[in-house]
Amino acid sequence: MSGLKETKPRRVTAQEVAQAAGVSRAAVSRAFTPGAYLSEDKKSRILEAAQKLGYRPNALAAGLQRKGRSNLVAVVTGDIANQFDSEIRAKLNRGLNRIGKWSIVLEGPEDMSEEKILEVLAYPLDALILRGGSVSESVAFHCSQLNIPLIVSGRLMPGVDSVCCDNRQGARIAVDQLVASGRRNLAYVGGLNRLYSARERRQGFETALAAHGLAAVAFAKSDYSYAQGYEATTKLLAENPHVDGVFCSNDVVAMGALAAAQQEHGRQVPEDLSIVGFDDISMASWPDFQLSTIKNDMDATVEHILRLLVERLNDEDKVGETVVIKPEFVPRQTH
Amino acid sequence: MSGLKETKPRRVTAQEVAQAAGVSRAAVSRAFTPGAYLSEDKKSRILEAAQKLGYRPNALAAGLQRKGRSNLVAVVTGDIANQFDSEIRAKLNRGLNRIGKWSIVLEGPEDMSEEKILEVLAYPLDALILRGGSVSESVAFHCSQLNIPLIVSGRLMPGVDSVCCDNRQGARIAVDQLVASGRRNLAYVGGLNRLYSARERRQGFETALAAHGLAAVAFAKSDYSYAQGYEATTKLLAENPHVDGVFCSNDVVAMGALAAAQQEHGRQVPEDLSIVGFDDISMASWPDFQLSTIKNDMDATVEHILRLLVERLNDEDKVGETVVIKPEFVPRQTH
DNA sequence: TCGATGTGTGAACACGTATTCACATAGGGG
DNA sequence: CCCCTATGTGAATACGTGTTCACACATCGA
Repeated sequence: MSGLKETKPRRVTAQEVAQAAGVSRAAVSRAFTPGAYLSEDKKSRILEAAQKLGYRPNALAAGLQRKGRSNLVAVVTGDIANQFDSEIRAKLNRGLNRIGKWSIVLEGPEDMSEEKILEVLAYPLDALILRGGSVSESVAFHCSQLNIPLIVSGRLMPGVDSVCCDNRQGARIAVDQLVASGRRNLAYVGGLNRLYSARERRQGFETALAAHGLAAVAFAKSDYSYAQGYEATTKLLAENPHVDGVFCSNDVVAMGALAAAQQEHGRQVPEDLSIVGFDDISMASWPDFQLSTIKNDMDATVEHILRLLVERLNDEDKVGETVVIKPEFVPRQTH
Repeated sequence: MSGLKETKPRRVTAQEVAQAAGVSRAAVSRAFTPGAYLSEDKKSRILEAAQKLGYRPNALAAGLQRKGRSNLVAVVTGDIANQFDSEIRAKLNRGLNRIGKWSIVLEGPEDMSEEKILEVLAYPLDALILRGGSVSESVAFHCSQLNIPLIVSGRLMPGVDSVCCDNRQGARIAVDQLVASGRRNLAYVGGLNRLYSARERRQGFETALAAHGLAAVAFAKSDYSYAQGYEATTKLLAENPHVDGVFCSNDVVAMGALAAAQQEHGRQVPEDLSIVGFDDISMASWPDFQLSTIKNDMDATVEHILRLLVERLNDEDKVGETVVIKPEFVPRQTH
């Protein structure tokens, strides 16, 4: 009978704090703005009232201001199955937090249609970071239309801030290492063809082989996963028993290849067969694997992404910069 | 000389679309609101103009409305070193996207001071999800003060929506399995004591042993990482050579233990020594490990978290619910 | 004393949207 | 013709904040 329908309890607002402290609403705002004119006693009185009421400035409303920033950054990345993506995303996340940004994480790829990416552009993001290379160019178009800075990593996009490992040189280093120790019958276990990195590494592999006057014995495909690395290598070695060196498109595939070579074919690694991966994820150094690999420097990549982001926020009209990360060989027990 | 200082280009606004289409600003808003009164031709004219100008409703401004939601959910989780946290966070992320929410990811713990968590409460979040159990109760207090729904997983919090595996029963199942196959000299390699799950698993281990009239031979500590699992087990077996079964606080630790047992002590697993992990992360089924473990059902956990979230958003005053996930034994090659 | 400078303060506005309100128009039944 | 309902529509408002504007007041140098 009595009107029980109550309104949803709202968040405490600056107006209420002002009322409680007996000051104007503007004063409350100033109390939370460093460097604003406000007498010391009034400020402490306001902060005390805010504390008591549990007030906290609403970041959404603040982000709506003329020169306000939302401090939100969307990070689009690949699947968890790819340990490298997972590790670098975590590092990037911490870095963003360190500079006062919050990351909205979109990870796919199966559920990550391009449409889903465009949906997140409804938020006035400080930036969109594309990690990994399977998304189309139209995302870049919509970003520029909405004045949302775009930073790409894992591939190069002309005119756009990009940070990317030199995949071809990485492949060349791997081939040089393999050839230098006498391997002549080399095979490649690749990744998904739609991925920029997988394509580049394959091309670098072929080019480097040709420079030595060699040709690849075989190519196998995978999806950058352990399971398919295992399966592909099992088949590869069955059909090409004379292969003495395998270059894998990433570390997880290389781990699958290692297990397949040892367990399915009884091969001795590295005496009998060399295996080289790509990325140098943290698991590569585990005693189980001791994987020789090409280091794809995550810390340097994250560092440069953050630098480009900060510089872009300071200068909207800066010309797009491209950063190439140099890969290097990490010798362990599989070569 | 000529005033070159241009204003920062803004995002296209509904006002500009209205002007371009020759309608009122309200009409533009209605064009993007399903079920609002708007003639068909006017709607299509507006959508066309919006398309041309690259307009997209600003989610921040929309979230500021009286009954609006930000559709932002903060997810606080543990370190990447913990594969389980990493995998379940990814699944949770996809689930949230599926129901139209965006996740702001905070992952620690080293950089993840409690203060940092409180900072993100500046946003009017639809909910805060705490995954993993190292954060204090004061976060819950601030959430309730700000009317931000809280969902906890990985630990139980009275009166708060919680989803958690029955860690003690999981440990009991592991002990029962080990004892049933004749193991009598059991040891435990634990995790960080500040983690709820690690404490519960240890207590479950002791209780279950006592129920069999046994006592633990030894306890070793780790930080839930592979490296410390390896190191702790190396030392453990050196000091207690008669140990014939090791229960590990999680799978990554168990993998470290497995490598240590085989490589440092030449033990045959499982003939000579049984090893049981906890969580059943995806790597546990890799041929390298074939780890026998206790399944900590991620899909069920995520499912329940999402359900609790939806129900909470529909009914602010619903009483806090607790969901306990049943663990089960997954036999593989290490026991 | 006067003007200039520096400090403190509240009123007002802008940000971009969804929604309410008031009003128009049209159509149908009496 | 009039009343009533259904359907469109624009003006106005609320959302919560940071910041500008105008003004008051005190201090200081001349």
